[in-house]
Amino acid sequence: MNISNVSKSKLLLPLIPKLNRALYSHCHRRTRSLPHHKDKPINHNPTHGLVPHNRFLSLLQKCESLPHLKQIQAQMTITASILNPFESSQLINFCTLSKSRNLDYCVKLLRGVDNPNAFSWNVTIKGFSESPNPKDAILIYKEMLRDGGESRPDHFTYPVLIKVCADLELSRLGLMILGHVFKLGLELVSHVHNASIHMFACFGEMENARKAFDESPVRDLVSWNSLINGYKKMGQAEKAIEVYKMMESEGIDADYVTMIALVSSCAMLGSLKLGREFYGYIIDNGVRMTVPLANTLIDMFSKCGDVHEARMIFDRMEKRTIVSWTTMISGYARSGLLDVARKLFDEMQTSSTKPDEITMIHCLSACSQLGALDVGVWIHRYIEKHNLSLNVALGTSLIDMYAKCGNISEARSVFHGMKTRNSPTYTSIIGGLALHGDASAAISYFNEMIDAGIAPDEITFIGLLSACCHAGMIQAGRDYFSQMKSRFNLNPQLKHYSVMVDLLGKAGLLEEAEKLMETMPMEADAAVWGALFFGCKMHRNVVMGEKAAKKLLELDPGDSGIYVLLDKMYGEANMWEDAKKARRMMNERGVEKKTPGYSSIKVNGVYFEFIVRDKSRPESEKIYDCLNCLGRHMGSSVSVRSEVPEMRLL
DNA sequence: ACTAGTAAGG
Repeated sequence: MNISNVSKSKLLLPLIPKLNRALYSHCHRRTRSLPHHKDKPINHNPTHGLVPHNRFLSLLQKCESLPHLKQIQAQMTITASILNPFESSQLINFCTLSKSRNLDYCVKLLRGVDNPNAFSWNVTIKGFSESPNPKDAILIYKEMLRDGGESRPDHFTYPVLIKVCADLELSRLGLMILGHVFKLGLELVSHVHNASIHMFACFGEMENARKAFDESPVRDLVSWNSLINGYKKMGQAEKAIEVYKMMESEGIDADYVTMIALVSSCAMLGSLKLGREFYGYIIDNGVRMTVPLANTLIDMFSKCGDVHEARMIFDRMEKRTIVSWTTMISGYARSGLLDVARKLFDEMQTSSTKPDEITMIHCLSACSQLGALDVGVWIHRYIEKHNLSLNVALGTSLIDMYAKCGNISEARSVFHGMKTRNSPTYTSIIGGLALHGDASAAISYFNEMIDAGIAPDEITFIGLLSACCHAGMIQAGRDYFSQMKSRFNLNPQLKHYSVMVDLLGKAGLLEEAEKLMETMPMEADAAVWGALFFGCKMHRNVVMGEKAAKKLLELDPGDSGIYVLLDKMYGEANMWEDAKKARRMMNERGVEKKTPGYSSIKVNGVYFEFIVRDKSRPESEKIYDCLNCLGRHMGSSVSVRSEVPEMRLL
């Protein structure tokens, strides 16, 4: 609701202090004529008045509608009990209760009664904080500061306000409110502290969250949970688990909120072992199995590769929400069990839960990862048939699915059919075009995006730069890379460096690639060194290649790809002894050759590289699919090879 | 009366 509208209608208030008083004196005159009230003034004593005051509280508890509420209000007005800030606060409190919440009327009451107490303000603020526009809570708070009279904000006010700032990521306002906390000397209140930990975590400022935690006078379960969840939210799963160990050593028992954070951290780490440990803890200690906790467990088990365990938890659930269904379905889909996912989806139709947009987004995402175009198309039809709203997020998922499953023209047509497009929408079409080697189209969509005033982000540039990389557009790549910081104020991340090193390395500009790596503000990862190594191998720079390979082996000695590539590099440079040595090293270390995540085929002398998304299917089958696909497009004879490609056209 | 919490996308 809009607060300013309410103040405009203030004249129409059913309740203004003057009116209250007029009604009061009117009733007072009449009641005074009643003999048994003669000598006793009508006041806030519950035993006096037409209706005993404490009856209002029980009436309020039974109240079910606004008209009913107004009747009680009228009674309170007649008996003058409404003039008592405590009595009126009960009325206001009722208006904010979730079941019968009417915030418009709540504000009318708040502004209409005499001297609303801090409780009245607090419950109104709380009510707005849970409304569709939580920011209105801040407006009420400002009004409280201005018109609150003797009612000052207290330790119940601030946790709610801080949470609003946290959830809306209003960092400046949040700091301002913390300033107020200090001014009023409420900084030692544990709820305020806990809310601050949560707030800093939401801003991504974990150092400050940690500071708030360390400085907290009391560390209760909520403090620990806020910190652990903060690290988890920032993707620092190890750190979350580390903090839990500390919590454990201080003798504090985890509850289901703690477990949600920890189990979800395991999902992020892909650690089935750790996930099972926490599941065991939950069972052994009788941690309350709430629906969100069960959902988190289903997600963890299916992401860590144990869909059967996930399904067992799903089956045991007494109550399932849309999240449970969606998590289970996408769990199957992600595991490549598309038929089971589809079956569960059909079963879901018979339950009371209906798939929503987010369900479809999940299913599409699974299709993108698996390259399952047919299922993706089926989902597209389903969306159209059931009139699900094709919002930006869903449209973007469709674009992504079509692009990653190889139908870029359909991706483009979905893009053009969308009413509103945001940054991810442009990012996915640009990334899709990059994947299909259409650099000029990718660049023209990028220009369109800038013209439309939509800000690109780091991921947009990954698409843009990789488009340049695939097309060998060296200068354009350099320009966009430097524009990231200078024009768009985006800091290049590891991934951007690895694309640039890939671009420069493939062009044989190995010194430039090495120089770029020296300017990196972070430690180069395996992708960056791998890109350099690949360039070195391609351009027969054995010295630099050895250096890169050494680094790569330090990072992951079990990566068979490095030995294979070393073997090839030496072989192509006619250094047969060294090639043999590389192979021997691999055998000695017991490194097993893994199925590569890519396949390549040679068409009329040109190598095409495929990123293989479905790792559960045999290599031969995937290559066969690729061949069919290419054959349809090109009608040419193809030859297959399963090794590192020389060129990257697709 | 206030504070912590589940599914996704580039």
